[in-house]
Amino acid sequence: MPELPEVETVRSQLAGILPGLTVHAIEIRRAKSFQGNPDALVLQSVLRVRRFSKLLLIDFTGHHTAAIHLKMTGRVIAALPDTSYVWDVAYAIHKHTHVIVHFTNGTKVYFHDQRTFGYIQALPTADVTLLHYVQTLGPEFFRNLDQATFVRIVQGSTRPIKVLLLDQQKVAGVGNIYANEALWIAGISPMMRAKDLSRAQAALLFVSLESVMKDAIRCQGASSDNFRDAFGQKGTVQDHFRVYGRVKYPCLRCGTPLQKMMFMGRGTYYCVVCQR
DNA sequence: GGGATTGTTTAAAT
DNA sequence: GATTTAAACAATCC
Repeated sequence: MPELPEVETVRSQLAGILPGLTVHAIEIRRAKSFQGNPDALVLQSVLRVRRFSKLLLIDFTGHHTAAIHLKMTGRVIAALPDTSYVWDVAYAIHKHTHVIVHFTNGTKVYFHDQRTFGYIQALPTADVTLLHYVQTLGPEFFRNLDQATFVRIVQGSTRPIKVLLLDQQKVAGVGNIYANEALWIAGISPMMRAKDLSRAQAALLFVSLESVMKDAIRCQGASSDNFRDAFGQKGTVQDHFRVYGRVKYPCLRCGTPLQKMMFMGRGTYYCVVCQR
């Protein structure tokens, strides 16, 4: 679920509450969900919360960092001290809560992951850029990817445009939801060969991707299924989906019933009329 | 029971 | 080398 906008939502929320807090203990309930040495973070304080594409990074004193990838169903939920949210207790005892970070002031951060593809990794801050995921990341939306570069990348690939968008090594940050949405906005078929897009189409697609992801950040992410923000709340992007999950509903532009197909192993929603 | 699910990596096939 | 496909990670939902 979590694509760039969802991870950014969590990042900005954590950035508002974690800096300055000191780790008291790290409770690991499922060993495979935590990689590296948790002791490297204990008694260390949060310096800042960063993000590389979909990878969340919490930097600590002591030159160590917690790198968190949510993959399909990961959640990072923060429970502030002296509050008794219903979901606080629920997460504390939930069977899919795999790691709990206890801070000295009573704040707790739950790492919850139903499908367990996600992970937290403790590593030296200097080694973050050496991570395979970071090393192979292509230029990233809102960070170091401009329109001209995007157009050049698109025109250099013979693969279907939707496949290219989902390849994090080519362009970083887009996932299946926002690929579907932006292609509809730009009126481009997901199956079209990337290099067959005109310069104008590629430019329009870039603008559409940035627009749809910027809106998504404003709406705190898409919670069509599993995603929750750092305070356990749903985002609202799913209320404004143009195509994702809307199979058989009328296209908002032309009224034609939207179609769904499996394309390169991913659910693909589109309008056969608007997206030639 | 079968098939699908927002991500990524790896291996094998083409 | 580029690309495609499948499988793997595993749980849940419809």
